[in-house]
Amino acid sequence: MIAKCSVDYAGRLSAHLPLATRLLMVKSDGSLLVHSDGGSYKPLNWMSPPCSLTIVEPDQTQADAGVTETWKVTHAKTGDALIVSIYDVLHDSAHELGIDPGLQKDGVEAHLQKLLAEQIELLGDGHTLVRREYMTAIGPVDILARDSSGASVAVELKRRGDIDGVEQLTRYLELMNRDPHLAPVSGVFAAQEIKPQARTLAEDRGIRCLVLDYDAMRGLDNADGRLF
Amino acid sequence: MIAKCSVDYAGRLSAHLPLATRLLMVKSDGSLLVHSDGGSYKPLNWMSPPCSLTIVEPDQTQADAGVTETWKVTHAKTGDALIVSIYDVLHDSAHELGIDPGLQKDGVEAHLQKLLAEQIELLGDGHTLVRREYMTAIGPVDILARDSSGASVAVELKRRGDIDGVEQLTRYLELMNRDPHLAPVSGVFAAQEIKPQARTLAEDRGIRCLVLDYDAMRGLDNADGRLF
DNA sequence: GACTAAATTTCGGTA
DNA sequence: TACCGAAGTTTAGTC
Repeated sequence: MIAKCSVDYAGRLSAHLPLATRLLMVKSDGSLLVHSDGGSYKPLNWMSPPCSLTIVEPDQTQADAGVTETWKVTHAKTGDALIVSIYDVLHDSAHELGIDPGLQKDGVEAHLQKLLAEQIELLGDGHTLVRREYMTAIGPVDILARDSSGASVAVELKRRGDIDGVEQLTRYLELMNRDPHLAPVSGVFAAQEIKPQARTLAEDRGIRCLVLDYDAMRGLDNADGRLF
Repeated sequence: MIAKCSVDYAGRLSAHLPLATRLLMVKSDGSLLVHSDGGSYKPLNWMSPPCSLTIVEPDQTQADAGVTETWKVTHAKTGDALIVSIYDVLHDSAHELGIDPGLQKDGVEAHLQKLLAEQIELLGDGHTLVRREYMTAIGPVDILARDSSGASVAVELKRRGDIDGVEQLTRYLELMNRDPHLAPVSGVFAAQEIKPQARTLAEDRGIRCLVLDYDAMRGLDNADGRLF
């Protein structure tokens, strides 16, 4: 709905929106968004679910001021209240959208893996890629490579390098080092950020740590242009 | 606009929205919001200004898949790109809203002042309110009160108690202590949080510091019910 | 203008 | 389910 309205909010703070033309969006869960024609994605004012909307007739004072209807949106738990005084409706339409399949964020780890595979020399001079998602009996190793001497290198990739990532790589390394075709296999724990505990554990087990500069890798790859 | 669409984003991360019916909102600054019929105020996907939207004809592959038009929204500075493939338009309308007067957050300081005026005994036993916004030649003192002995107490209220708040109160106190009807006037610096530097300066000048518990004061006042 | 800290944050993960 | 931390965070205030 597009309408001339003023809005009052009382909850964690008090706020007021003077009379102006705005977009009002009522979602199927009863939540309400009040948007202006600019700014970022954040609404000027809103009420999050769970909440309920009731339409009340304006009293005489409001009616004299030009209010045609009033929406009262109250939060089910906190008692926060949003009151929309509607003066003029410029547009009104309703649609059933159905549930949304949701957002798929391929983004970070998958993208890091792709970038590192393309820039495998980040592991060290003379390194070559064997393959991504190298399958083992207990799961896929993110990247398998060879160093300049031809020895196998297993890489575990994480956005944030934590202890369990080191444990995971350790399990892979144990298994792979039992395979005569692969052994000896060394390990590299690569992440945008490596926690001190994880680094200590990794180095104690002879696993090399590699901090990746995602922005620099993206810059080299010029990933932005991929959609065009 | 309400439309069946799929959306791809490439920027700081990559993300994909499968085909579904959603609400597309284009603001006057060219920014785009993709909303589902639920969740919070955050869109499923979006592009923040400054950005520009161009409509391109779908290529043959896309057209065969049912795409009627494609929107390409690119961020002016970062190069982030959002691509909306539109399959079916269920609703389309456009409106000029004009600039918005913006949100007034009366909330915190004004609300604190009201609450403290109502709960003036927080200043100490036997305190009574003289008035809020007590005018002086150099501006209004937030709260003027009297202590149990009848002496004047000037209160400066801040959300975050910083040094300039102490300076402000000091100026008021100097002026008021020259007025024989008021003198002697003592000072109270009240805030939700008082910075150590500000506390040191205030106490050095004989100004008492008072940390206010906003939530507790609201609870006593039951402010939520005020709109009803 | 750059930087810092809060937000009616929201959102995802893990314990 | 509650708590903790990141976010394509956004936004307001300060240096």
